[in-house]
Amino acid sequence: MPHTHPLNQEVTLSVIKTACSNCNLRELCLPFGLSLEELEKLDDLVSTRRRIKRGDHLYRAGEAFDAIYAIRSGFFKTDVLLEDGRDQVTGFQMAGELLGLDGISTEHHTCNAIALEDSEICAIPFSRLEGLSREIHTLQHHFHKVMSREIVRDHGVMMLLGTMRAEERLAAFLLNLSQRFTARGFSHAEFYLRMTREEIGSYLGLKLETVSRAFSRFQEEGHIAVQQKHIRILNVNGLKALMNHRA
Amino acid sequence: MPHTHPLNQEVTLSVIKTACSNCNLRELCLPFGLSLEELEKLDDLVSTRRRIKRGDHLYRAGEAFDAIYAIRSGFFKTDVLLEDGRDQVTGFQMAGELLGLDGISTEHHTCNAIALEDSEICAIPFSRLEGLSREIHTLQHHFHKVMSREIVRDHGVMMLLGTMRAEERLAAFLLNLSQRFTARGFSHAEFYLRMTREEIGSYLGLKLETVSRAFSRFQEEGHIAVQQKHIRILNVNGLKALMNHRA
DNA sequence: ATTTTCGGTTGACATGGATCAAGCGAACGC
DNA sequence: GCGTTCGCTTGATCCATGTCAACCGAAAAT
Repeated sequence: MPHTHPLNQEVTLSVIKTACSNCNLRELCLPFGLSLEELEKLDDLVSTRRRIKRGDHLYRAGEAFDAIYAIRSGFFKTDVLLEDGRDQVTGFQMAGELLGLDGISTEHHTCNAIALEDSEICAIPFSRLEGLSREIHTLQHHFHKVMSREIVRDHGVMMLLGTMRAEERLAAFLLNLSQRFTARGFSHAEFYLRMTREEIGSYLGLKLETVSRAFSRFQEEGHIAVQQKHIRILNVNGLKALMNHRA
Repeated sequence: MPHTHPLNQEVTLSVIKTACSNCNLRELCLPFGLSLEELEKLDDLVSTRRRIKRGDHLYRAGEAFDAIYAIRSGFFKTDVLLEDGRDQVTGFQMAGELLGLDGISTEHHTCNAIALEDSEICAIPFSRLEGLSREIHTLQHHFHKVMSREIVRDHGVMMLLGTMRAEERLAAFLLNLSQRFTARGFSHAEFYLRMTREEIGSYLGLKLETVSRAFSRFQEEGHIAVQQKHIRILNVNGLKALMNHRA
């Protein structure tokens, strides 16, 4: 039962042979630290790449879980929907990051993963990953680190939501994006936001108007230049100072 | 009340031989689903139990990580301290739950774990756990589920902090505690809070005054009876209704 | 037993961010 | 190319929660 997915259109869903061993994200992604020989075993496992168009779901809350996904290119958000209609964005994910870890617990996905731009993902059948990580110690350990890192990241968001004010949250958000873009070889000072003000607000526990106002304020004060989704960071230290503003 | 705790240890840190195989928490804890034979192997690994007195740290942020901890009895909080002095409680943990998963990522603990009452923990050397879980498929899978569950839990807290108002947060908190006490065989309707209003507030992103007022309000409306740390839930459905109050 | 400290409650007031509302430019469908 | 929609900005006002302060009882210290 390698990979049965309910979607039927071959337009949005094309399957391509891919290989971790020549993926330039391998040092950011699951293959980190593996030997060539080990990489080849991982290649067997990560055999399907899929394209997800902007706006499409990679998976939905409630669906059966059988694979985790590595983002090969593109940009995603995950969100959780409450019965009463409220929802919250729980994260934004970019190339090299893993999606779907939340599904291991109940064997069902607990959130929706939606592409914010046309993207490509590698599907990693989870039980085969467990099998391989029983064989390859390095892979096992790295996978544990990735899961743990997700927990630490979540604690950071809790911190942000629990103790920071609007401008601090947004400053932290921008600095975090900047740092992740840098790690992927992009400019640390200039990038396009893939998400709307409303999605940023949802993630940060703020309303879109508040996000917009904070952007404007940052611009007035010369910390950044904003034009719609185009962001230039003019004063990193200014933003950092904003973050640690209060005692 | 079913809950009594041993108050008079003369040593804060004593080491006792223990065994998962006759621990009554085994179905809530790491041993879940293991055969007798497998349990014995786990026993070899989980060889040290430690007492932690109320107020003492199990570990501190920054310390080297080499083990995770299962709570055998007692109650803990974890908190994160920011450079500027702000801190936030990131969780409350009770018997059968694991502490320290955040440390795997960087090999250093990223938060403080503090006992809220005299407690006993089992130390589980992490590299040996990885070793054993390469051998025992069931253990490996269960451990992955536990980590994933932690991620899901954190998403729930993010939801709470990002979208809920004060009374909704507190209602969710009480229902969550009640449910976890129930799972451990205690009353679902009556329990003692181990933490202060300030700690609850920190966890829920509220000030202690707001927590106190919400408790009073719940009492006025007949949902609960509060007297200091003693809580009785009089109307579970009332609390549930409070949680889904807004669209 | 007395004093001190700590945690909790309650009231009065302040404020950051939500809400409501209007308008505008960019992107998109036709 | 034109109209519609969507995302964004900005202003005015409101309100939930924070802040400040007083007080109280329980527990701890002396």
